[in-house]
Parts: sequence; structure tokens; C-alpha cells
Amino acid sequence: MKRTTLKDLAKSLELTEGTVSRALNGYADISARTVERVQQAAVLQGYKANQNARRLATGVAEAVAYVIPQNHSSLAEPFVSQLLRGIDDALSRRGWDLLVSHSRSADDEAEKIQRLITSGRVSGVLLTRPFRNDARIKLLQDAGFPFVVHGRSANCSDYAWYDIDNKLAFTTSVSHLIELGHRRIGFVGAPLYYNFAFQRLQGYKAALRKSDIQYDESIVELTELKDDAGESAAANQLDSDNPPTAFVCVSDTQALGVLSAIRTRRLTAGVDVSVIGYDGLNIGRHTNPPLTTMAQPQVQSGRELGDMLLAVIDGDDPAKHQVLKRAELVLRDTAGPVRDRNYH
Amino acid sequence: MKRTTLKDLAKSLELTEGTVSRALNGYADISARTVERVQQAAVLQGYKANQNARRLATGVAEAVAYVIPQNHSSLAEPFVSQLLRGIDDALSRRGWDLLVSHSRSADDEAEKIQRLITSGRVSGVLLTRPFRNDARIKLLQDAGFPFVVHGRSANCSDYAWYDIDNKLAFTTSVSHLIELGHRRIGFVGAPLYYNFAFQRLQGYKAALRKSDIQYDESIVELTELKDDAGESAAANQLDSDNPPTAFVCVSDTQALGVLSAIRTRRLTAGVDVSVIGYDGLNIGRHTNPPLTTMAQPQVQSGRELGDMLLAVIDGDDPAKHQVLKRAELVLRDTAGPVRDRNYH
DNA sequence: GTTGATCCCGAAAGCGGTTTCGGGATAGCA
DNA sequence: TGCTATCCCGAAACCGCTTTCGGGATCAAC
Repeated sequence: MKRTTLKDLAKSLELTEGTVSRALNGYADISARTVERVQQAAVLQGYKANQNARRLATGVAEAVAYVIPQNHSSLAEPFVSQLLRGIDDALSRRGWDLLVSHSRSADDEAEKIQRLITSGRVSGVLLTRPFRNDARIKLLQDAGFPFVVHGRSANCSDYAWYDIDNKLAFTTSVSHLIELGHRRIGFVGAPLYYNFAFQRLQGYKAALRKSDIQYDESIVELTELKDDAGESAAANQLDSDNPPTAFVCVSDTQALGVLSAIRTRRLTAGVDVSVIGYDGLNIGRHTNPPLTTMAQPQVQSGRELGDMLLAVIDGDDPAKHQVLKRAELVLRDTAGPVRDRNYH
Repeated sequence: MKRTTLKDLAKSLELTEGTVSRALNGYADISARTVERVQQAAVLQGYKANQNARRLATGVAEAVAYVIPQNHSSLAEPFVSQLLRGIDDALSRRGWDLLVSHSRSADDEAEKIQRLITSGRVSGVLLTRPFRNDARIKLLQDAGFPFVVHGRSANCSDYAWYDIDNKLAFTTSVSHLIELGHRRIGFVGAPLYYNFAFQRLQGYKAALRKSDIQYDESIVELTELKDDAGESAAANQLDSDNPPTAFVCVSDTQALGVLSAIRTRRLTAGVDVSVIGYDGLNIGRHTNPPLTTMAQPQVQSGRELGDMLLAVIDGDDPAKHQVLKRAELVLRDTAGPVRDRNYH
């Protein structure tokens, strides 16, 4: 089954290829009657432009890549999936493609990006989960290649990004716990080279400071973003001499682990120990008890990210596209008032 | 920053473009010495072939599309995400791209596929969650376009697919419950136009038959694949006069809902009511109690799917690529022996 | 009936590679 | 030395579409 090509179409219309092309692409120098004829013939014969040829000729790839970070826990993946949907929404309005690229390591990722931008396969790149000081961003900036970051690095003044106010989110959740009477609040975090982890820790500290609570490093755990990291982190804390009465976690994934640790010790989350997660995954509605968390709308984020990237590709000043959203506290059942007696 | 093109490279080597191209692509008619020179110069000057030009010239897209079905619950998405990773693994060994395409409806999906295959953007397509009688498959077959299906439709003899033995999986899980003494087992399913749902129901029926248990349609609920479908389905059943003592669910998503319904009624899963899910999502390890389920390895599946598709694209007979895996019963805590007394 | 302006379309040159074809140079052998 | 076989590479067509440029028709105006 041969595809109908532009030449076929032109021949059948007794026009030249160039004319047909212009007719299809809305050039002004084609008479309305001809445009009409061409369009009809096109749908009739099922003509679709060969993307590769078109891309070669125009020089625009009409596609962007989403680079999926190497180590992400499987539980965080609904996140990714919804984001993809949002991005695709934005892109498909223009008929652009979304291609995903996974990486095995940070180096691998840099190399993949390098190849993406030099191979001409995409006209823009979407990054996630940037480091405080991120080589990928530098790479893209130096290359002058369009990109937008989901999240932001330490100095983020001159590129496009879309982020949640991580610091604010954590002062919010920690303050909430403090209002519930907690004064010993554990922090289950991630490596601080992730800027989001750093920012969230700052938010945590700020909330403590505001209430004159001494920052205690011994109840701050920084774990990898792996599936069961939260559980062991919480286990350490809970089994210590002076366990926290509450935890804030940088992800719902971690929070689930914390809940497991709590349950294992025959304690009840929200009663004996409070927990607040982060991400607002739907899973949290089904945990027992349902997880209090900080939510951010993923599909919507994806859509906005996609639109931003398109704008940047169109030549907008990246620095003009920086949006900071705020996460929302979703009250469910794992954050309750502090208990007076130690539960040991 | 201009990319270095083949012409640049050729000029700098005082060779012709054709020669350089052949040297790079391993043609035999180029002397070893020249090949060496060319390769060195290529890496030195950071030459990467323009994919669009290459694709146009060769006629192969070096990319495949994964079409994500319209309605999938957010909880099922870890599934998708891991699969993508696996597929990407397989593809990237050849340097191929993976692009994802979402759809809003079945029609939309057919149209997207049509566009994918006529636009020359991809050289193969990956389908999931086929219907018993699937128009998309017919479309691809008629077009003679390479594809492989994750799952399979009712008559699946002449295309490539990768599936779990759904029927077997469900006879396994139901039999397990029967061995635990259950005889009234609810089925929380999905619309039967999904072949996997149909097959799983068949497995359910087969297991009942084997133990001479009468099939009772009133405890079979077929819900949409939405987030909270499981909960309401189970609610109906649990509040009825003659509630099941156990449930099997076609997905972990549903199972989570069922667990919620059970919990809401102050019953304990695995004690008062048993539940077995399907998918083996990691989430299940963190539910309370941890969810017994049927597992299938996703990343691995993705990899195999990717390899299969590549093989088919290479011209292998699709019918030669049909693999049927079996799911594994993951014993956790939600399936326990039946209680004698009715819990009402 | 010329002249200009306007409207449409044809012609042709790319875009950056791949691949076939053919022949010059070198080597092998008589 | 002369003749064929082999080895490499140059030349050129082509993939399918875009886009610039220029000019033939058409039409209004003088």
C-alpha cells in the first residue's frame, strides 16, 4: 500500500507540487477556488504529508522530548504518566509529537540530551527534577536549545520553568502539624542535590523557626528516591529514644513507607503518629488511614508545561515564562493532634 | 550554533558526501583507513546525522509509537510508566525513538493511528488493552503496518501479541480462594468488550465450575476502568442480603476500592472478607493490609514488546511472535480463610 | 490599445542525507 | 610490458516537501 504523495496529488489535480503545497499550507497567493479543490482532493485521496520530508524542508522537528529521570520510584510514576498526558494535550493541538527518553544515569542523561539536540529529532526538551546545580540545564543553555524545566535549579533566572513553591508547601504542612500541637516533627527527605528536596527542607526549617522550635538534625532523614526508602527512614526514627510525633515527607511514596513502618509497630497513623505526604497522588485516598498530603494538579501542569515549551520554541523569551504554583493541603486522616503520653 | 553537516565533514576530509556516508554506515567498499579517518573526524567535529534527512532518504522512521488508551485510571499508570521504560530500553539499543500518543476516545484513537501510519513518523505501533473485536487491529492489518499488541483480541492468530494468560490467572486466584473455603466469591470486572476482562471472567467461571459452584450473576460487577469504580462495586455487594465472602478484581485499582469499601464497613480485609487483586503494583505492598494479587513483570514485558516490534518491523512473520506469559500469585494478607459466621 | 498593477501559478533550488553505478588506480599474473 | 581483476571512491539521482522567484494572464484604468 503506497502512500499518496504530494506528487500524486499534484498530478491528479494537474497542478504543480509547489502549488499544492502552498495551497495546503495556507499561503495567500493561491486562489480560494484552488485551495478548495486541493483540500478536497487531499482528504479524498487520504493525503498526509510525510513528516520526515516536511521536517527536513522546514527545519522544524515538530516534536519535543520528555526526559524521564533515571531513578524514580515506581510509586511516583502516576505522576509522570499524568504529566505526559497533559503535555501531549498541549502538543497535539498543534499536531506535534511527544517522545520520551529514559536514562540510566546522570551522565547517560546528559548524553541523551546532547544527541537529541544535535540529531534534529526534536525542537525542544522538557526536563524534570533538576539538581540544585544542573549540568543538563547548562548544556541546553549553552547550546541555545529551547527547553523548559519542571522544577528549577538554584539560579533559575534566565530560563523557563514551572514549579511549585516547595518552601511554602512545607512551611504550610509543618505549620499545620505545629498547630496540632506537634513539636517534634521528623523530615523524610531526598538527597539535597535535588533542588526540590533542598527547598522543602528549607520550608521545614522556616516553619520550625517561626515557632521557635530547635532544628534537630537527628530527625531529618535524607533517603534515595526508591520504593522502600520511606519505610526504613521512619523505622529508624520510630525506634529511637526520642521519636518524633509526626513526619513530613517529600513524597507520597515516602509517606506510604512511613505508614507501613507505623503500622508494623502497631501504631495508628493520625492518632499515635501523624504523617503528611507530598504529591497528592490518588493512592493516598486508599491508604489506611487516608493520607494527608500536599497536592498539585498533574495533568494541568503537563498542559502548561507543554504550552510553555511551545512558546519558547516560537521564540518567546524564556525568562518570561516562569510560573510558580502553590500546593494545596489535602486534609485526610493521617495528621491528627499530638498525643500527650509517649506511646512507648 | 550550526550543526556540522555531512557536507562539512566531507569537505574537511576532502572526500565526497557519499563516501563519508558509506564510511559511517559500514559499507564494505570503503578502505579501513578511510573509515578510521572519517570516524575520528566525525566524533571530533561532533557530527550527528540529521535524523529527518536520514529517515527521508532511507524511508525508515526509526521510531515507534505507543498508543495510550483513553480511559485508564490513574492508579493503573505505574503500569504504563514501567512498560514505557521497558520499551524504551529495547528501542534505545538501536537508537530508535519512542513516542507516546494519548487518545480521548476510541474513534480518536483510530484516527491517531491512521495518521501515525500515513505520516511516516513511525515504523511500528504498539497497542494495548485491545477489545475482543478491535477496529484498530483491523486497521493496522489492512494497512499492512507493523504492530504488536499488548494483550490480544478474540481472534489473534495472525498478528504479534504479548499477553498474560488471563484465564489461567483467574482460575488460579479463584481456586486459591476456594481452597481457603470461600464459595461465594464476587467478581469485580471491567466491560467485557475488553478481551482481558472477558478472559478473566472466563477464568473465574472455570474455577467455579471445577468446584461445582454455581455461577451467580448477581455477584459479578462490571465497572468502568475508573478510579473509584471498585469501591462502589464492592459497596453494592457488601450491603446486599447475601454478600460474598471474597472478591477477585481485574485490577489492583479495583482492589484498592474494594479495600476501601471493606474498611468503611468496619470489616477487615483478609479476615472478614478476602480480596485478590491483579497487576502486582507496588502500591499493594503498602495497603493495609497488604494486597494479595496476581503479578506480572512490567519492565520486562516492555522490553519484550519492544523487541518483538522491532523483529516484526524487520520483516519477521508476526504470527511467529506470540508469547503467552503466566501471572504469579503474590501472597500477601488480604486473602484469608473464610469465616464461618456471617459478619452482618 | 498600451500600460501597470494584481493575481495565480510553474519552475527550480534546496533541506541533508543514502545508495546505485561506473570508472580510475592499483595490484596480480602471464 | 600488457591485460584483467579488485579495491576505492566520485558523481549523480533520489527521498518528499517547502519556499523563493519570476513571469504569464487577467483586469482596470488611461
